[in-house]
Amino acid sequence: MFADSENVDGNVPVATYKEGLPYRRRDSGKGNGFPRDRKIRNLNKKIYQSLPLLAHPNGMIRNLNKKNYQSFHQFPHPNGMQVTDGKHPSEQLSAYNRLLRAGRLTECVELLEDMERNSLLDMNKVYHAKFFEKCKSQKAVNEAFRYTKLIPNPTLSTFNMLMSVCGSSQDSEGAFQVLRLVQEARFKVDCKLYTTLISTCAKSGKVDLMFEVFHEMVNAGVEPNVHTYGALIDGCARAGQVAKAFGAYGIMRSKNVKPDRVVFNALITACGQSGAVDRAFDVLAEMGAETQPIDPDHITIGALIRACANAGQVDRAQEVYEMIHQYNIKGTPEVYTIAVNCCSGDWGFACRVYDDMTRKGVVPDEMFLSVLIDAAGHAGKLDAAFEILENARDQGINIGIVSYSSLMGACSKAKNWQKALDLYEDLKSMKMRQTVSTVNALITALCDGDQLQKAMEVLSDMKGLGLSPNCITYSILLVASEKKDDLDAGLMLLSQAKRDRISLNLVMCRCIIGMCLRGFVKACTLGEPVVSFDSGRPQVDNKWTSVALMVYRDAMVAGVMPTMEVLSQVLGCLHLPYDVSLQDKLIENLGVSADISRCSNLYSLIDGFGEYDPRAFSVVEEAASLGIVPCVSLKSIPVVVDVRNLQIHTAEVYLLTVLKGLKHRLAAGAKLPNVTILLPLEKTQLLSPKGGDKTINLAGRVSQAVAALLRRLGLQYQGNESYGKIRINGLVLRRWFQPKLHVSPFMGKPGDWSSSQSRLGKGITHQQRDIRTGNLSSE
DNA sequence: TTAGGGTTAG
Repeated sequence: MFADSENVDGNVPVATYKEGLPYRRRDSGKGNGFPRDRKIRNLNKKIYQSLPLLAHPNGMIRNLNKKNYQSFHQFPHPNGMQVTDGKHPSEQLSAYNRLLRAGRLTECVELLEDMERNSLLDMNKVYHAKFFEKCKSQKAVNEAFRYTKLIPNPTLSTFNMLMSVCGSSQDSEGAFQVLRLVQEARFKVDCKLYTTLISTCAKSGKVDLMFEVFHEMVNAGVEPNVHTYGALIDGCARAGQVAKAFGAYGIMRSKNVKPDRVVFNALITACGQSGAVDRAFDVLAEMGAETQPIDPDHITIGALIRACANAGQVDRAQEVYEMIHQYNIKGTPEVYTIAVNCCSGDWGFACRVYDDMTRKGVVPDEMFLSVLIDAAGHAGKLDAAFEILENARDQGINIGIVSYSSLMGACSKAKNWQKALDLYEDLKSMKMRQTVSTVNALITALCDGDQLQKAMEVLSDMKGLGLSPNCITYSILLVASEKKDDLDAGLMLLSQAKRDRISLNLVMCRCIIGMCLRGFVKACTLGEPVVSFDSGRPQVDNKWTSVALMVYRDAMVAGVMPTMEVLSQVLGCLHLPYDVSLQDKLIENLGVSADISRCSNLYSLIDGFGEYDPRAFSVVEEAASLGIVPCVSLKSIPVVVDVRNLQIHTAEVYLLTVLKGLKHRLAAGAKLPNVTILLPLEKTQLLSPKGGDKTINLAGRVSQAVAALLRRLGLQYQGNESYGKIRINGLVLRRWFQPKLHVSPFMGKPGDWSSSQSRLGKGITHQQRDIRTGNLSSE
């Protein structure tokens, strides 16, 4: 029963107030890490805004500088033990206040609890609101509950503040826990408490629960006010439920509660979120049409800009931004951040926004700088990006990893790996705690700059920086290794990723399988042995095929849906090489002696028809069951095999799978239908000598491959592949499946089928085990 | 000693 051990204030795990469920800080989430992510930025903002003095649990100082280091040592030990030892309560309370100012909430609570154990605590001497305020800014629900427990006679306002902490932390469970505590203490739940509860549900995305609370409130005879409706509409807005938002607004109007700017702003946000830009402007008009007109504020402007930008109306967003001047709004960094971010393709506009802000004396915060640097990066203005940061630093603005991460992203976008590497070294020497996304941006820059070796060095550096590479790190590196066709590097990355418990994604899977296919094709071309007969049956057996199949399997297990491209590549790795001696060996392996010169179509007897490893069928059948390739009905007349949207290997195996199915139907005594194969066509324009263009159809690569396959198999077809459709006659097919064998006298009489049939029969039994009924053939 | 609103890429 411990709270998140990596709390923002970097403290030791603590027991929770609530029994059973541990409270977790909501802002320490995991992100995808490329090039930055919201959660990390939020976390960083919290860290830099509220906690200038950070100590890591292991005693390392996170935000390293001398001043911080000194102040760290002014504080008592995190375990709080030596604080109480023989010290006067007033001294302990001033220690408490110092800790509170530093935002070290867990230690604050521990100190108070320690005093309580020693019967030295008088909670009347502690200012409650300040503690709850800090809890709100740090989303420290757990500490807030523990603190409340120390108050001997909590009032309704105490619970209101506690509830408010839950609200800011989006902890609806905690909020309902507070409600229970209030009821247990026999207080009457007031409007403020209900409103905060509604707001908590709103922030946690629980719209239905929110309305339940609202109705309960009304039923309990508590009158909702403008704050309550504000929270309600906000909840609808966050959930993108415009209709409900206006519904709540309607109730509010019908109860004669006068809407204020907060309510209108929430309505505009709701419209913007669901793409209803015009309606957002209607709300703006409504604000001005009130008996006492309400001017827009910076939040209105921000919401309107976002509404426009969400709908792709960048020009309109820029017009809205100008309203800042019209209404003489000074604004806060947030609204300027929205403006730059929503129009980040327009570097000139971003610069104007930055100027306006500077002129109005609004100090940019880290988030704004980060977005501005992004915009510079998008515009390819790498020097400008560095300048922005230098200027900010000169102005004494606290710059953290969020902005530096954007700068790294800008280096990466500008494909300037040297600058990226310099920045990385600078960050290391500044002892700036880097994030995975920063390093991912560096690795991207290095890979783009064809510096795979350096990128791999950075990867091995990461662990030393206390960073765990994520799936994006490995994806970037694998893409680079594929670009260089460096399978060894790829396999090394793959095994390292496995060790790091990074599950395969499509990018990683595609890169490895792509390299495997290239390696396999090359080996086939060079005549290297890639097939073994060890199991008695021909099997494509080599390292490339094994790795490709393994990665394909692993990806499926990890829940990755393979694409047609990946499927085709895997099948490519199961393709038997065109090699006369191999073909002879395949026939020989059948164990029938036949006059090959008279009978060229023995391929129908071989598993995989001498073209593919039989495992290819299972792969395609599985792909059909997953909907990656369409299913074929073997019962329709004619059987239609549509390979128009398939790649070469897939098209080939797909067709062979149908043939295999029909072979089994024939063995079961069915009459074979005709088979129609639909082939893709490529149109090309011919200049006719008489003038005017003429469009003709050409057989594409897939069509040619399919036709060539049928010719190799000795299976006759009608029609021409350049018409997009060919046909195999059912009778022809039957004869092909039942070749007349000239069997050697040692094996039986000529024309005697028994031995080869029994062999064939065994083969079929074996194959039938692999077949999933209802997959490819929807019988 | 108490309540409602915003900011980040691909």
